[in-house]
This record gives sequence, C-alpha cells and structure tokens, in this order.
Amino acid sequence: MPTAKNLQAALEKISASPYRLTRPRRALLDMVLKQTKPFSAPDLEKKLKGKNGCDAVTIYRTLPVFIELGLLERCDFSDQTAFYEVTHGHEGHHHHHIVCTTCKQVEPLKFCLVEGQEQVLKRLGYLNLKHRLEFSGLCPACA
Amino acid sequence: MPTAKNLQAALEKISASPYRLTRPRRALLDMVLKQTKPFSAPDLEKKLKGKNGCDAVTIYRTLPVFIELGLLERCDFSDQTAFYEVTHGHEGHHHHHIVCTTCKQVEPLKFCLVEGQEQVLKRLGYLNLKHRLEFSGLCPACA
DNA sequence: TTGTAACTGCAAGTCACTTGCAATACTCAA
DNA sequence: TTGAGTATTGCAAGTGACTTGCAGTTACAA
Repeated sequence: MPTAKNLQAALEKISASPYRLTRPRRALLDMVLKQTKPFSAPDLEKKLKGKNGCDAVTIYRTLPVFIELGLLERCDFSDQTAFYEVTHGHEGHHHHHIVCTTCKQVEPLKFCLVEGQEQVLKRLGYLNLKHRLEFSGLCPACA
Repeated sequence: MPTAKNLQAALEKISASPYRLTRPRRALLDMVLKQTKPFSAPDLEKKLKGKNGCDAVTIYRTLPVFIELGLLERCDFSDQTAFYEVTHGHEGHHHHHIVCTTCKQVEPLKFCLVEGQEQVLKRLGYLNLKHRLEFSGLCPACA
C-alpha cells in the first residue's frame, strides 16, 4: 500500500542517489504512489498536465529513473502501451495480473500458484480464460 | 513445420470462408508460412515491399483475417510491437517463448511445465532469468 | 552565493498501427 | 464467358506512444 512512509522512503532513495530531487520528480512520485493498480505513462500525463504537474517528456524520462531506483516495476500487457507498478516494500514479492479482454482493466492477483490458477479465476467469475507465460533473460549468445 | 501441405490447407480455408483469395493475400500467406519463429508486421513489411509483395496497410488488415481463420496466433512480448506465429496443425498445442533481453531474439520453447522451467533454461545457458505470466479473459463485470 | 552539470519542456521526429477513400479485382450469377 | 457488384487494395493522411535535440532553468556541492 502506498503510504506516507513509502513517500518518505522514496524521497530518501532519490536523495541518496546521484539523481536530483526536482519539483517535477516530486509531483510524479506523489502521483505514482497514489496508484493502486498498474498505470501507464499516458495515464500519468493526463493527471499531471498543467500548473504543478509535469510535462509528458519528463514523465517518459523519469519513469526509467524510478525503476532504476527500485521504486517502480514495469509490467507490460498486450496493448502497445507500457504499464508500471509501485514496487512493494518486501523483496521477493511476486505476483501476476489479469487483464479483461473487453474493458482492459488490469487487476493484480494476490496469489501465484500457476497450477490450478485458472480454476480459481473461474470461481471468481472470469470467462474465456487464456494465459500467457513468457520468460526473458540473457540468451547463451549474449551472455 | 510450414509445408506445401500447410499452404494447401490454408488456401482451402480461405476459399471456404467468405474472404476472397487475392494476390496480396497469397503473397502474405506464402511469406508467413516460411517463418519458423514469431514475426511482426514490420518484419513482413520489409520482406514484402515492392513488385509482387503487398502494402503495409494490407498486411495490417490481413493478419487479423488469418487469425480469424485459425492460420495464425498472436503472441505479444514487452516490446510495443505485436508478434504472430503460424498455428500448428494439432489443436491444443500450447507453448511459451523466451525473449533475449539484449538481442530480442524470440525462441519457442518445446516444453510447457511451468514448475522447474527456469532450471531447465539455466541449464541451456540463459542468464538473469525472469518470467511473466498473464491471464486474460472476460472479467465478471463484462461477462 | 555561485558555477556547473543535471534537468526540464518545447518542438519536431520516429515507429507501429489505423482510417478514409477512390480505384481495382475477385466471384458469382446469368 | 462476361458483367455486376462488393470485397479488397494501396495511397495519403492521421493517431498514439514514445524519443531526441536543444536552449533555457535549477538543484546542489563547494
């Protein structure tokens, strides 16, 4: 859960890094920590435009910084738009999502057993379930 | 494996459908059946431009038709570009991919046990392994 | 307080993909 | 075999996400 404590910890992480703590970065951090579901850069853009927000370009440049600092994680779906999520405090936290094929709503899943998971989702009322599992890493040629 | 038999079967599927069998569709089908790995629309665009190929717009319009006819499947990665794969003859075929974080090469995996799979990949020489599992379906609200 | 390198935001560009529309070409019926 | 009528094509232009160049601004170490 995003809390004041998270904000505090995040600000300290930035200060401790070589990155500068600027007004646009504070605004973006504030907004990002308010999110309870995965969000995209255009989402943030709409919420942060004008007065005390920040420019779209700054959003695109800052999100990778936040990822590098461990504040965010990237989680893409099949949708041509990158999504991001606030990193949970505890390390080793591992979870997945379910995306509605119609409304595109993304819901985090609290559980992670792969086996039998679709059964659980069916019981929750989801239909036409599909799943996709992708691995990524350095291939032997690049390693 | 794409074979003459696949081509024959595919041509018959198109003929049997309400879709017309046009020259650009033949060219695209030929090219698509030659692919041994997942491919993107821009991939095809490069290979099909000019003389007897077809226009990019036609590619983008035809790929969904081929999917509808069961000739292709869409398989996206975290890369802002949609990828496609030739459907294998036998139904119920289910597999995943591994994407190199550096060279972006996509390799199909022959196996599908989720448990212990990363161990298998490590033994094959992959490093810094991550995996992503996404479910999709109609959410209770849309169902 | 100040020098300077990091950062910002505008403008313009790129890349994947979509839409509008007039010209073309399948296919079926005669 | 042909002609009609509609599906399909390809050009041009548009959209949306994201990137790059650059000049002006600002955080922060000294």
